[in-house]
Amino acid sequence: MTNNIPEPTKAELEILQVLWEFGSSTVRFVNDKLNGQREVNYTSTLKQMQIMVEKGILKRDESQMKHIYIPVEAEQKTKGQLLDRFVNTLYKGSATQLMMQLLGNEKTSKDELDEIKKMLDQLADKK
Amino acid sequence: MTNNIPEPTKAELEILQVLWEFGSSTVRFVNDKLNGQREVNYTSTLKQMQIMVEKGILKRDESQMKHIYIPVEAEQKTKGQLLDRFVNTLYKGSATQLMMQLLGNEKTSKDELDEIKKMLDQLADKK
DNA sequence: TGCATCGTACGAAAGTTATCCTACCTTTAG
DNA sequence: CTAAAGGTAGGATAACTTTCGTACGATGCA
Repeated sequence: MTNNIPEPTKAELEILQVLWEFGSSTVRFVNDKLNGQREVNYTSTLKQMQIMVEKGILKRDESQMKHIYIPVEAEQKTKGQLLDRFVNTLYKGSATQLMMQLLGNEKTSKDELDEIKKMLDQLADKK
Repeated sequence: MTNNIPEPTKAELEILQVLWEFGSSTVRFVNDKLNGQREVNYTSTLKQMQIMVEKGILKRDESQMKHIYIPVEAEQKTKGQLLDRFVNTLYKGSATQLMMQLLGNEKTSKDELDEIKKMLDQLADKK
C-alpha cells in the first residue's frame, strides 16, 4: 500500500531540494535559487514544475495568481525511496555492503564516526 | 587526475553488473543473463554495448569474431563514484547523514550491525 | 488610461536513452 | 557447396527529458 510516486529526474530533484530546504514556494523563488547554481530560463523551471504537478510529484495552491508549489511527499520519504532503490541496484540490497564502501572511501571525521557508533548502539539495544 | 568516465545509464548499469559478476564476456552471454530478468532483443544489447565502447565505459577484444567486452573501470571504483555522486546530490556530501537514514529505515540484522561496528572501530583506531 | 512588469499556458525543438529492424559477413553442419 | 545459425554494423524510431519561445492575462504605477 506504499503510495509510490514516479522516480524524480535529475532536474526534478533539483527543484525538490529547493522546496524541501526553503519550504513550498513560487516558481520565481525556485528559479532564483536554481540560478544561483546554473543558468536556467524562468519558463523552463515553470514548465518543469507544471509537469511535476501532472506527475503527482508536486501539488499547488492556485488561490493566488502566484501559485505556490508544494511537494506531495516528505523529504525523508522520497530520499528513503531513492536510497532503497540505490542500494538494491548497486549493492543487491545490502546496506552493510554500502556502508563498508562508504567508510572505506570516505574522509569521515572521528566525531562523525562516534555519532554513527552511538546510533548503532541504540539500534543494537532494540534487538 | 581522476579519470572520470561518463555516468552509466540504467541500462548500461545492468550490463556492467553482469560483466562484473561473471567477468568479461560476449554479447550473447550478457543478453542471456539480462533475459533472465526481462525480455530484451539481442541486437538491443549489442547496440547498447557498442555505445558503451564508444563512451569508453567498455573496451573490447576483437581478435575473435565473438567480441569480448571488458569493463574499463573496476567495479569498486565505478560504484564508489556513483555513491559519491549520490551522497553529494541527496545528502550534501554527508555520509553520516546517509548512514543515519539507512540505519533508520532498515531492517538491518544484528550481525550486520556488529560487522559495521567492527569496521567503525578499525577506522577509529587509524585516526 | 496605458504601458511595463510579472505571472501562467502551451507548443516546439533539441538532446538523451532504449529498442529493434535490416543488411551483411562468418562459421558450421549436412 | 550450400543453407542455417549466429555474429557485427548501423540506421530508424519511439519515449522521455530538458529547455525555451511565444502568447496572453493580471497587476501596478506614472
